[in-house]
Amino acid sequence: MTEKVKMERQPPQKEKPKYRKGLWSPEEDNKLRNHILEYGHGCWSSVPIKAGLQRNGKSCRLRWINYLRPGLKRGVFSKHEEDTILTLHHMLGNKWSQISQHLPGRTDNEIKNYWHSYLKKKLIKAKEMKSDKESQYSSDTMGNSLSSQKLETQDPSYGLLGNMEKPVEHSENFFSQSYNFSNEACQSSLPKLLFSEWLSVDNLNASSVNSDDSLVLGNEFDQNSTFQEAIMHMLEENFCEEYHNTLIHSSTNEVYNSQLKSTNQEDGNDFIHCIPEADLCSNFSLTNGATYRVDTTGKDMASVADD
DNA sequence: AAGCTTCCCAACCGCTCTACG
DNA sequence: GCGTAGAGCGGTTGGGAAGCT
Repeated sequence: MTEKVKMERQPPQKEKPKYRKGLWSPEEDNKLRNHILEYGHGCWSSVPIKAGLQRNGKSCRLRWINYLRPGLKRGVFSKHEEDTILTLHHMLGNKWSQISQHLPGRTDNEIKNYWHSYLKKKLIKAKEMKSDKESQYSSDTMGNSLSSQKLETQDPSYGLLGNMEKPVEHSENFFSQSYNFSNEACQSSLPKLLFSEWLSVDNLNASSVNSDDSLVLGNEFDQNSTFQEAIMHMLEENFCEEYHNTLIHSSTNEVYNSQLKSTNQEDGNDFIHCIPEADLCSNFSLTNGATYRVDTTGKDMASVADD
């Protein structure tokens, strides 16, 4: 009875469009790619309709960002990329989109998958090895002068991650040693993408019609250096030294916040200087295809990509 | 060779945030 | 202020490939 009443009172079901799910076919990829390259994505919910796809907008957006977008790098992660992920993950936690901003050509999804499938296990394994070796060496004679530091240099996996939870008094060179975040690593053979290469076509169009007197970062970087280098320089200069010192006495969050502050206070570095402290991470986005402009007064920074 | 397990990764889901009317 | 839609993010899932018995 109640069933019947319910049935009668129910408003007529709105016909939900049947969206295709699952893996994308090459044909669908082509449709989406061609459409976006020609018209830009605009409103994502309208993309599948215009492109003639039986997918929802969200699915199209994801497919574009994670797979079709120009400038994506595929294949194995380099040692340097791995180190960067470990470093940033230690700082930021599971902020995959923020981490991906520092790895040109890599998507948050890719990094996340890589973390769950490989790095996390490696980390756990390294920790286990570390505790094994520590117990082994603590039971050894105290006369043995083998320090844990030496151990780290002998065992690559230990050196990379083994002292993640090392007591602070043993954290000397934590950063550069634990994560191999050395100059050498910074200047690895990681392919460098120009910032201009990094932009999607529609965003380039958007930035080119920018008529105000704002500074387009993409152009600046194109002329002088790659974004990769800028990031590496920033991390190197500010991070490796100052961060390391701070790290010894602070929690991760404190360290990160203070790092932002110190970075922001850097004089003579307009690139960093113009970024509001609180927004460094969220606004310093380059992987999502956004072109950022900086007001020449240094007061404002806005994305022009999604206009 | 067949069946089972494990691993990897593309894609989905649900949530939050923001913009807009 | 409120509701809604769109965008973005992080967690999770599912299916296929690879490895193992």
